[in-house]
Amino acid sequence: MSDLLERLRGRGWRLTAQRRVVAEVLDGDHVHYTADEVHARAAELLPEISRATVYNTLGELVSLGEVLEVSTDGRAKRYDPNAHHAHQHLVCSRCGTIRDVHPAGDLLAGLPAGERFGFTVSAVEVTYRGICPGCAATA
Amino acid sequence: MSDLLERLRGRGWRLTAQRRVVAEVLDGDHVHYTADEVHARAAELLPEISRATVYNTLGELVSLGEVLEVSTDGRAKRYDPNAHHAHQHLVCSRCGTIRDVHPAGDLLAGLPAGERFGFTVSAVEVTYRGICPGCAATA
DNA sequence: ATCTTGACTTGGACTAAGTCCAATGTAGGA
DNA sequence: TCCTACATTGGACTTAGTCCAAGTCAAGAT
Repeated sequence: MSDLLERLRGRGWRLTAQRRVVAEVLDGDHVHYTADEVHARAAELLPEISRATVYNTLGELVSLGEVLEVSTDGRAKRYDPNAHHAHQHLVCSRCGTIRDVHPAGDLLAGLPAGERFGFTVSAVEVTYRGICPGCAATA
Repeated sequence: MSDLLERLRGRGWRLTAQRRVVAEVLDGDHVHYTADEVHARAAELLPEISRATVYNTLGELVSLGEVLEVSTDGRAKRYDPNAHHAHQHLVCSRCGTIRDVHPAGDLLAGLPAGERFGFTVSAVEVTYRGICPGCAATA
C-alpha cells in the first residue's frame, strides 16, 4: 500500500491525510465497497472527512488506473482495488456478493471481426451471475 | 409486436393504452433507450402518460423476460427489447453508442470449475469496450 | 349494455447516488 | 517561514428511481 502512496506521489499527488485514509480503506480486504462504505470506513479513521473528498479521491484513483469502478447492479458503483491484476466478476444474484475470478483464454478473441462493426475494441468486462453456496443452502 | 401484446394478455396482463404505447416505443428501432427516453417517446403518442407508469411497465416487461435491463455506464439503465435472442453488447467509450453483438463459443465455459467457488453459475454478461468508427474519425 | 371490482395509473413527495461550487485550509517547494 | 496552487469542506443541487393514497378503467359477470 505504501507502494501505492509512493507511486501516486511520483505522479504529482499531494499527499493529504484524507487521501491517505481512503487509500488505507481500499487496501484492506479484497472487497468491493461503495463510495458510501468507503466514506463510512474512512470516517472511522478521520472523522471530519467529507463525502465530496471521498468521491474526488476515488475518481482520481480510477483515472490513474489504481482502482477499478464496477457497477454490477445498477445501484451504487463499487470500487475494486485489484486493478493491477486482470480479472472478472462473479456475482450472486441473491445476496449481491462479488468474487474476483480469472476466466481462461482470451476473452477479446471471442468477438469475431465480422461482429466488430468497425470498432477498435480494447477491453472486455464479464460478469458471471449465479447463486453462491450460502444462498443456495438457505434457499 | 402484437405477438408481444398477445403473449402478455395470455399471461393475465390487462391491456391498457399506456402499456400499449410503451410496448410500441420499444418495438421500434433496435435501440437501447433509458426509461426517460421511453417516457418521452411514449408521451408523443399518449401525452398524459406518467413516469411512474413507464417505470412500472418496464419493470414488468423485464420480469416477464420480454425486455432486458442493461447498465453499461453506471448512469441510467437502458432497456433492450431484443430479449429473445442471446447477445452481448459493444459500447463506444467515447459516445456511448451500444451495438448488439454475438460472440462465438460458449462464454460460460470460459470459467473453469476451480474458479466458481461453489456458485451455481447460470448467466454471463459481456461488455466489449472500444471506439466506434464515427468517434475514431473525429478524434 | 351495464355493472363491478380488482388491477392499473397518476402526480407529487420522497430517497439514493452523485456532482458542483465558493469559501477555507494546507502540503510542500522557494 | 512564507506562499500559493492544489485540496477539502459542507451544503445546495441534479439525476434516476421508488413509493403511495386516491382516482380510473379493462374485461369478466350479469
